[in-house]
Order: sequence, then structure tokens, then C-alpha cells
Amino acid sequence: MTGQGKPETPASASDVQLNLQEFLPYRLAVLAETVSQSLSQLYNARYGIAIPEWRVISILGQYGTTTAKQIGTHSRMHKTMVSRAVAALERKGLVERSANSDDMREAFVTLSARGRAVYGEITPAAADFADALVGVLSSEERGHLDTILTKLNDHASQLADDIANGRLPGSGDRN
Amino acid sequence: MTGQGKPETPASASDVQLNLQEFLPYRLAVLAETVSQSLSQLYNARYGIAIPEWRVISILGQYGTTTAKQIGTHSRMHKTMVSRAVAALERKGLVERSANSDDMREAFVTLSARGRAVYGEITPAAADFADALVGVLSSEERGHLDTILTKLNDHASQLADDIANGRLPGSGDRN
DNA sequence: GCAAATTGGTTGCAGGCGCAACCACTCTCC
DNA sequence: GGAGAGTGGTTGCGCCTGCAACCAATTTGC
Repeated sequence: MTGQGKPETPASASDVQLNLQEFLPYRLAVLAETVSQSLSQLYNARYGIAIPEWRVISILGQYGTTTAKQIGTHSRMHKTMVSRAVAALERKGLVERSANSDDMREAFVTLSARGRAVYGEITPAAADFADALVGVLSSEERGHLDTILTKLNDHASQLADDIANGRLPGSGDRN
Repeated sequence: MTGQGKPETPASASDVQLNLQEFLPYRLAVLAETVSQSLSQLYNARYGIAIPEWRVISILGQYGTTTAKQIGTHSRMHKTMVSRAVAALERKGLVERSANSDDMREAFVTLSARGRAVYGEITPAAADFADALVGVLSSEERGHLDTILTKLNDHASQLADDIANGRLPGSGDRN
């Protein structure tokens, strides 16, 4: 397991360098991935519920009756994903759909009794998990984390729009 | 687009509550997703390089010649993913493989000349992107972010192990 | 009042990904 | 030195997911 003597040539030719381990997008991706994976085991192992389904349940838990559209905007899920998650939850008897007579394109979605029960069981576990996660942080750090995440998130959406519209950083206005 | 008058019943029946938008795992997932997507456009649109391939390139850029195994551990990628990413990069002529006569199971992987060129072009753009991203943060906040991410990441891995081994939070040792 | 555009939602398809099985090679230990 | 365990790497398979095309219902504009 040592591997001493293995090459791992310390990158000679390139002047430019970028340390992946210190690269914010990478760090965020790894952290989010680890967290999601761990958390999903909590409800997947016990209830056979996948991540998108959990998101839907959670949205329905807080907003009550809504439409698929609303679920999508609140949870930032693609409408395809919402559609399939709701369908899966309906098959499992955790949500119910009812028609909206005012607009027959959309349908109302609600947690069923079983759905509410599951929500009531998963929620504390999820909260515990989040608590355990931030448990390593001081209360100040938690505050920092909150503001930083908010700022980054806003700015990232902004940047995403810019990039989508061709205003890429470093693509034309650079030296 | 207003939708006033739509139901969105404020969740009556459940006593438990969990606000998805404030839930750390969710926030991390959304942020990481936004960032990854934006960033990937930088190298995907211009070079047709996918995220896993970029990771491999970046690792090779900093470590020089390595094996697939090493790439995996440095980039936290599943060996399947490394295998496919390297194969794709080889097809594109961006990396080269050479045999290790000391151990014929593994093979050395290096950036080709073109690979180094691409690395040299993408790296500054990626760095710019990261700079733009943290541009909203004060230098103190950047420091905070760094320590917080490190702590969270360590702790998350820890938690992941615990959960994988059945020591779930809230599953037995609670109240 | 009706054709065209828009919107909520579903689905076929193709690409990406992890798991598990597998192959080739190496190491261990008798 | 040879059988069995272990390791680096690849691949078949099935699941998940986003895109684009689509359907039905609604809204817009003439």
C-alpha cells in the first residue's frame, strides 16, 4: 500500500498549475457528494426512498398541497425529475394527486397519511444528521457558513447566467 | 407567472418541520451543482471535455505521470470512472499510456503534448472562474470558508463511515 | 371565436454512472 | 514452484437523469 518508488513525477513541463484539492468547485463537489450519499442512506436503506423523492416529500411536508411546477421551483429540480419522483411516490402510496378543476393541465399533489408518517420519521433523522454534520463547527463558524453559502449561491447563479450568455471569464477581456 | 390564489397550503398537519432551503445538505448540493455546471461549460463547450476527464487532466497536470489508481485516490473518483475517463482522453489524443515493466497490471498515464496544451489553456480559465466565484467574499470570509470546508469534509467522511457501519444518528441512542 | 403561442406535465431516447463480475498479473505462504 | 489470495484495470448491465419531442389544456391576439 506504500507505493514508494512509484513515479508520480512532480509535473515538470507545465508552468501553469492548479491544485485540484484546493480548487473550490472540486471541494464543493466532493463535500456535497459525501454528504448526499451519507444522508441518502438514512432514508434509502430504511424506506427505499431516493434522493429526488426525499426532496419532493420534504417540499410537500413544508408547503402542504402544491403542484409539480411549484415543487420544481422550490426544490430546484428539473420538471422531468419532479414528474418521475412524484410518480414513484404515488406508486409507493406516499403522495396523492387530485385534479385542479380550474386548470386541468396541472394537478395538486399532497402527502398521503403514510406519506406524512414517513415525513414525520425521516425529518428528525435528517435534522440529527445535519446537526451532527455542523457539530464540528463553532457557533461563529456556523454563522459564517450560513452567510458564505448564501453569498456564494447568489453569485454562482449570477455567474451561471453570465456564462450561459457567453460572458465567460477569461474569454476575451483578459490581457 | 404570479400564481396568486394557488393553494400552497402552509403545511397544516405535521408538527415536525424541516425547511429544505435551510437544510445544509440541500444547500451544498445545489451550490455544488450550480458551480459544476457552470464550470463544465468552460471546458466542455470549448474542448468537448467532460467533468471526469477534466479531473483526470488536472491530476495529471499536477502530478505528471501516474497510474489510474493514483488518479483515483487523488481525485476521489471511482476506478470505473477513472478507467473510462482515461480511455476517452486517450481516444482524444490528450493522454498517453505506457506499460510499467515492473508491474504489468498497471499502466502509466501522462498528458500528451496536446494534453499539456489543453491543460495550459483550461487552467487559467478555471482559476479565473474560481476567483470570480469567491470574488463576493471578503478575504476573511475566504479564510473562514477554507477552514470550514476542511472541517466539514473531514467530519463528513467520518460520518459517512459511521453510517455505513450502522452507527446512524438517531437510530437507537436517542432520548 | 379560433389559430397560434404558451404552459404543466409525461415519455422515448441516449449518455453517464456505479456495482459486480471479470481478466490479467502479482504476492504470499506452504 | 504452485495454489490461493489480493490488486490494477476493464466491461456488461441496469438505473438514473437531462434533453427534446410530445400531449392536453389554457391564454393570447386578431
